[in-house]
Amino acid sequence: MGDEIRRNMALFPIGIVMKLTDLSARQIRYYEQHSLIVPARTSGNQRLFSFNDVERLLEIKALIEKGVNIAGIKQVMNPVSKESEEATVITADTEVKRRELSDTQLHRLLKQQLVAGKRPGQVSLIQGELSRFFNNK
DNA sequence: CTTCTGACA
DNA sequence: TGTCAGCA
Repeated sequence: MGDEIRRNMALFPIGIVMKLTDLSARQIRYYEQHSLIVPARTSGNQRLFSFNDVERLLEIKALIEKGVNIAGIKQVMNPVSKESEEATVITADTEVKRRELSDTQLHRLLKQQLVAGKRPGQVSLIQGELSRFFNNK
């Protein structure tokens, strides 16, 4: 179970998550207000999302598209566990590493996330964003 | 330039 | 939900 840390490791800002999930910043923040997600914060109060957060957002999006409202989603989805909530807390140390994690390490992480058992349908959603990491620098 | 919070023609 | 303001 040492894979959990990677999924709960917060590394992307809301801008990336918007592209990843096709949700507006407004929606993402709104869902956070309703505790559907609990992204970590940087020292500058900026939100930092983990793979788990993105996955939750995709689930939320799927439910929204099915016509489910916030109240309904809260019932269907289990609340954020304390473990992942604690795990996503950003420390000054991990925050620095996030910036040094741009290239090879990030590529490996993303690759691992993709191959680490996931439905082929959902993977395609982040495919476009992945190309950004592989082409960009 | 990007993100954050609050507010509503 | 969108969108704009005024900060950081």
